[in-house]
Amino acid sequence: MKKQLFPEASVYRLCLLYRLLESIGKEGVRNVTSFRISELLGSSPDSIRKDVSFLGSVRSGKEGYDVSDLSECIGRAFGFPVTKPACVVGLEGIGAAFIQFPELVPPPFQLKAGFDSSINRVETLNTPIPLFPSYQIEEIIQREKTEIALLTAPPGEARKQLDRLIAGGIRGVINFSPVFLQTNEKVFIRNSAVLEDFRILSAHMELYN
Amino acid sequence: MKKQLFPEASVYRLCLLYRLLESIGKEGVRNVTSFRISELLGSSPDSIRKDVSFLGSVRSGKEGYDVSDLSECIGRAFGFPVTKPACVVGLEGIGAAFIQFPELVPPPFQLKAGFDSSINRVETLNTPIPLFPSYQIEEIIQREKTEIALLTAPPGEARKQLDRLIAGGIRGVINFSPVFLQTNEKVFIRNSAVLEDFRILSAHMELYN
DNA sequence: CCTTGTGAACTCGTTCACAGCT
DNA sequence: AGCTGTGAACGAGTTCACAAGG
Repeated sequence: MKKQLFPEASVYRLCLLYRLLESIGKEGVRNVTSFRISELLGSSPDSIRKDVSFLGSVRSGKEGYDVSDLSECIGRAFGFPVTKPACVVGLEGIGAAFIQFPELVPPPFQLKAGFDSSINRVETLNTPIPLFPSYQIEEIIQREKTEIALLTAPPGEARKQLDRLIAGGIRGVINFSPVFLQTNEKVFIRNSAVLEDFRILSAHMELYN
Repeated sequence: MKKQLFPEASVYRLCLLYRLLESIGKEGVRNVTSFRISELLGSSPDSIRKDVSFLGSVRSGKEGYDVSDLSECIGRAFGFPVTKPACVVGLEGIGAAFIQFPELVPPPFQLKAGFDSSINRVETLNTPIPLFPSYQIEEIIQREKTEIALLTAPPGEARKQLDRLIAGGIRGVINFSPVFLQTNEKVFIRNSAVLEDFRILSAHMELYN
């Protein structure tokens, strides 16, 4: 893997910041200080300033950063302006949620297809996005030039579906299945742990009270 | 806040480990080494051993840890054996997903109610969990002794709904809304960023390729 | 003046290396 | 013999403190 330009933690915060800027931009806010950002995002102003400095020069004055310029700089650095076709693999649980509420998936990603190994589920689910049986993964994602997949298949299946995605030329995978996945192919895998949020919160409640 | 017994990062990994142990335990696996765990979870064996050491003494031998004992120790430390009533506030987007697929929410949490400020949505959504208008939050969560809420209300509303939850005596909140929430009341707030996973993955794809 | 930008100090977490169990 | 448990070394990330700029 190539040398890291942005620290991991900065990428994370800048993604949160990007969303924040979209939101306050729509409200008509033009400028925002690192201190104000820290109130809204919960990180220190120092971290925010350091993160922004990785972007290079962002328009700022004594009113703070220029909202639209900062937003553009983040977008440019991270490739957000380019829409990216996406698909969902596994239509139980959280996969079903994403395929039935495609607006959950934020721009620039666009859901193009859903896959499941149960033909019955493929045929009976009623969704705004077309569904296919899993054996068609390779074919369909090549046709749609799909770059990103949400993998929500159960543990036993996850590996097989990942291989199909790789065969079809996927570039990135968000893994919502509870097993850690890795590969030596040139594919980016992000292991998400949404469902763990519940237990992590519970652990905190137990530990500090 | 009380002194921290477990490092933040260890709590996170132990929650992942807990799920892993449930899963391999069902398959009949009795022992697991820190090295094997590291393969399945993607953290180093050293970190895993250090995490486990915070639990106190766990039964282990030259085959590694005893799966069921390790699982019990984590559960005991984090309060997992006790079922906890939960609710969803905000029935658009990810809130709708959770209320329509309550099995997404892992044990020991049990969804008891959903709330939305749109009466229309409350009346028309078809869900396995009872729905109520938001002004009843305080009343219902007191009645159901609800400890945890999933807050998915839009940014402008999130604060108001949080105040209602606090008035009703909520103990923990998972905040899925894109604004950071905090309070000086004795309530645990975990700011989740599932939807940011997409952009974080995209950023990685852009930065290192 | 109130802001950003940034080296330096510090804190937290990870990795290393090996002693101690079973 | 193979594993866990853990102080010590290391590295990443955060906070501090102050210089510089609109």
